[in-house]
Amino acid sequence: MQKAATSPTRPQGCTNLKLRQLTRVVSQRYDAGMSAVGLKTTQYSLLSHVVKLGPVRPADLAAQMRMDPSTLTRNLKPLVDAGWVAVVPGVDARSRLVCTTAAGSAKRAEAQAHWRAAQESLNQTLGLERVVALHAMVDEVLHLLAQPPEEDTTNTDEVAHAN
Amino acid sequence: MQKAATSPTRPQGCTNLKLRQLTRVVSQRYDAGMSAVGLKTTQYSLLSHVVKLGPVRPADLAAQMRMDPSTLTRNLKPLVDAGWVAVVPGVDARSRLVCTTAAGSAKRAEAQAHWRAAQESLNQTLGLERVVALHAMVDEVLHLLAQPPEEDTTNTDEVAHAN
DNA sequence: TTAAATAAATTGCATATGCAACCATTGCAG
DNA sequence: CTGCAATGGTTGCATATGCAATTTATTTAA
Repeated sequence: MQKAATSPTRPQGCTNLKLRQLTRVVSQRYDAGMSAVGLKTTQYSLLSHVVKLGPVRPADLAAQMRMDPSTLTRNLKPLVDAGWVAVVPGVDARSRLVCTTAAGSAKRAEAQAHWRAAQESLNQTLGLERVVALHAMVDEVLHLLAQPPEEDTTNTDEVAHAN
Repeated sequence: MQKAATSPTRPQGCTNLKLRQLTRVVSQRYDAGMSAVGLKTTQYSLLSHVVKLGPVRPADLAAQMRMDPSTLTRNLKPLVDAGWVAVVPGVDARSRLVCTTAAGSAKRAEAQAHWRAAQESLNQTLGLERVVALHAMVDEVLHLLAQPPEEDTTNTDEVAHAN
């Protein structure tokens, strides 16, 4: 037992793998909580963003969520099919606007309680301080890895479907 | 500007969303690096695990990688099709064993350099200390969220396709 | 005003991901 | 030996994800 457990100077293992594993585990927890309202957490996040960002162009929405536009197009489909979100013609004939329906707002409100419960549950398991530290770390890294999407001075912190 | 930038007592925003966003961004970086050898980082990780864990039962492999067995089955398919991995009959008639082929080992060796480069690049961008801290945080949380898969005292740290 | 460049979004292709249901086998009780 | 429970893995279904190529529309240059 000669290898001390002190933090190494060089990272051990693959950063990408670690993150994927963590995301899988965490997503499962959230999804378990949200299943009661028939929403994946990914869908809840997207729906929340649409609610918050009002009628918004797909490209902007995708940028805010840091996902590929093509991914956004497809991820919207289940929400549109369910009648929670509508994609209407935009100013241009080529551009569109994504907005919520009444049913969508209602669904989001209903789901929010479950999201909050999942979040609280995770906070409980991990401890608040650790979660706060994790968030800080993630935010920092995200900031370093990309210029924040359009630095929109209006409501940067409102968007992450506030808790 | 009255809201100080001190760390809040309660986490702001959705832990799951943050992690997914980070994972997407990081995966893209790794994938960009690995594309030169025609491997996704997910595939590299899987191939590496198969190399390291020798002939291994699918369920055990899935547990090690913290992924669903059904996901493993399907993620193996591209590697099998490419001839890098073989799934052979196990002791049981129902169970199997996953192992690498010669081509698989070669491919993994070839890919390793690219993986390393991607990792180094990320370290550069984020700074070593931050990456080390991130790893520590992720490991801690993973540990808290699940009993580590089979606490295999033999080679716990060898497995994460050592850098 | 007509052709070329540019912009916005979507589709084709391939993979990743997990739950629930299923099939095949084996182990065990009677 | 028969039948049922447990084990091990895979398929059905649905979604998530992104790159490259495509389609449609606008803008700009000639």
